[in-house]
Amino acid sequence: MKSAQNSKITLEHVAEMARVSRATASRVLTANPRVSPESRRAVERAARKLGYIPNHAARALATGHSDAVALVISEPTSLIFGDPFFPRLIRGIGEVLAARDKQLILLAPQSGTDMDRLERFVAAGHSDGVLLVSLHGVHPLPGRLAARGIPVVVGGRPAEADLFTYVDIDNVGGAFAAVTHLAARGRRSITTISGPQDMPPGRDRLLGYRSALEAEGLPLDEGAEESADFTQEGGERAMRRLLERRPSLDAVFAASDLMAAGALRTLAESGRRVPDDVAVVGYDDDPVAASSSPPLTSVRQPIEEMGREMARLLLDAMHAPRRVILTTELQVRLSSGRATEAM
Amino acid sequence: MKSAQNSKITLEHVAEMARVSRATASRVLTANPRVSPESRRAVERAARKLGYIPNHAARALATGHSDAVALVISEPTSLIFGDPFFPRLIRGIGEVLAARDKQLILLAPQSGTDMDRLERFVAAGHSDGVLLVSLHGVHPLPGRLAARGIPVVVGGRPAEADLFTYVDIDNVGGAFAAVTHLAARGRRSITTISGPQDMPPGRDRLLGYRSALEAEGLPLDEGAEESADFTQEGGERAMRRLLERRPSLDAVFAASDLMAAGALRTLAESGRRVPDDVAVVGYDDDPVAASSSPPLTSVRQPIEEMGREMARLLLDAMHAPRRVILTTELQVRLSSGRATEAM
DNA sequence: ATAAAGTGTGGAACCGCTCCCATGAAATCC
DNA sequence: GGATTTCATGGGAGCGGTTCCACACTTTAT
Repeated sequence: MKSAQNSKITLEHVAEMARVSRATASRVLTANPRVSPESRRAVERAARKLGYIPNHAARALATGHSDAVALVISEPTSLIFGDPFFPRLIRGIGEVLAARDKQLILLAPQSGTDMDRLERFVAAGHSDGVLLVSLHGVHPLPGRLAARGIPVVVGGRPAEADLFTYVDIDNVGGAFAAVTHLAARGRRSITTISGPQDMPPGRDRLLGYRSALEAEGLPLDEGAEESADFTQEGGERAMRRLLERRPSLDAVFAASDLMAAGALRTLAESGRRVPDDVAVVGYDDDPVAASSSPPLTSVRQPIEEMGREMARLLLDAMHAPRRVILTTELQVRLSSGRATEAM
Repeated sequence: MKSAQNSKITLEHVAEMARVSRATASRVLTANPRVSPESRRAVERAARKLGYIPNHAARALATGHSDAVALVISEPTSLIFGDPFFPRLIRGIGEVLAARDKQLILLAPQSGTDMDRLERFVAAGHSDGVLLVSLHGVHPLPGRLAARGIPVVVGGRPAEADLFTYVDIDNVGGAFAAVTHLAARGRRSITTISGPQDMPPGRDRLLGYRSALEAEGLPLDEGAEESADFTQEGGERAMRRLLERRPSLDAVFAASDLMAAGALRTLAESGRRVPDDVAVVGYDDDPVAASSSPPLTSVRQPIEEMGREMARLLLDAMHAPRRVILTTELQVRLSSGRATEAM
């Protein structure tokens, strides 16, 4: 019944056509140097002519590896597809992997069942290594994979940092730069809308805020700190509370652009002008940052680079746990002050 | 050097522990009925005890199939991750596939090179079938895959419709319902912002608009039609042109919510009240629809169901080309008229 | 009772590839 | 010039499953 169309061209056929043994043909296709130029050419011609494509399963079985890498995003699909973080990350990872001829497999476990399925998937040999992002809290997965001897690289500092190889972006430094920028523009009452304090990025950005104030000789003030959940609504509410407590504030550093956007709304409602009365700096350099009004000064994270670095790390995953910390870049726009203002 | 950790547990080990042959052990694990209850239990126990996980490559090599299905989205990653269409589609596909224990592999070819890579990937046996969405124009891929004997199901009617198995959503019907709804609310000068006319959905929604007018006995009027590119800005401009040509219009049907949102902006600028002066209906039931002001009446597409149907179709892909057309549903909100108005 | 059909099982071939090892020819050495 | 090394090559043994086939043993029909 089945269309015997181009019924499977195997290495055997190629070898036959090239008048060499299967072993020699295999050497040519695996770039083994011990082949005479004639044989090489003959095999290459035959392979091209027949449209030969090596059978993945057979190769994987013989070599013991699949030449594929899994990217595991443990986040609800709806979130994955809303956040510009992931396309950037994937682009970075994809670049490096493509150059090394590895296949990227995207996995988004949604449930505990999916997690188990995932472990079997990897253990069954589908992928040679795993890239893990947006882990929440202490997660069993990286440990279990590691126990099976499967290389894992985590994106973003995990809770048990010293156990795993990971790549992180310098959240403290990013926040520090943002707040220093505000201080340099002459702001003296700099408040912050921090992220959730049970997430490393949330904590680190608050730390960066504080140490920048200290470095600038500005007083630390608990009343100038308000935390929210990275959403716009959360930002609006937090800004309202800050205005109540510190009506004379002249700057806000928000730990995400969404929260910054919320802050902008609240500020507008309360009649404050941005940046004349209050300067605002966000975080992430989300597309919303450039299109908000006024355009938002923001901390840009090297997410593509993080992807690249994760992929690189995984590829030479035989090494002992390593870590890489990347630095951010401040995107200055109108929201933090007039362009003519002194730097 | 390599950690010989739990050095690969094979079927051989399981068989040994269960005191049966490898053949019998295999029968148990492939749900072959010709096994005695005792053997079955013994094998199951041994497998569990050893934490046995079948090697994928070996199984694929022996059976000739991989139990995986590729979803190919030929769209820039940035677009994929912006559009709520894809998570919904993936959810639908995932449901059906998970129930049948198939693995979903996401592929997003970005270039011609990627396309070639993709073909090799599938031909190499990584996946048993391909789901294809957002094809633009006449695309060589489905044909080439089909020529290799690989089952393909296309999402959205392809240009060469009768060659492939596909699932589509009834764009004509959706537009028809939207326009009928407007007419039922007493609107008489119903204009439309149509999508690009080189895309089937763009064309079909315009057709639906026209046939609804006809059905309602309203005159067709070329001046009441303006096409745009599915974006908000395009919608704004198109609305402006419509207002110039037909200042007395009392309704607009936009072929996407983004364009409808643009139309709302232009209408507000021109001082028209929605829905009192002009009723508006969009398409897609995008999240922006519910949060725009006023909330947008829109055509909701059964995207999850489309995913499910695509997966089902692929799974029994031995059949002759088939097609399935799904119907839409009108989401009535404020933009198309007061709730108290007569239906 | 004897033949026929049905059951559970193990041996072994096979899927398509890689790679170790033995072999013979050519190149290098003393 | 003979011994040794180098090199390309083919044979063949796996990799870890599935499945055909033959076999011994029951069960059922005649």
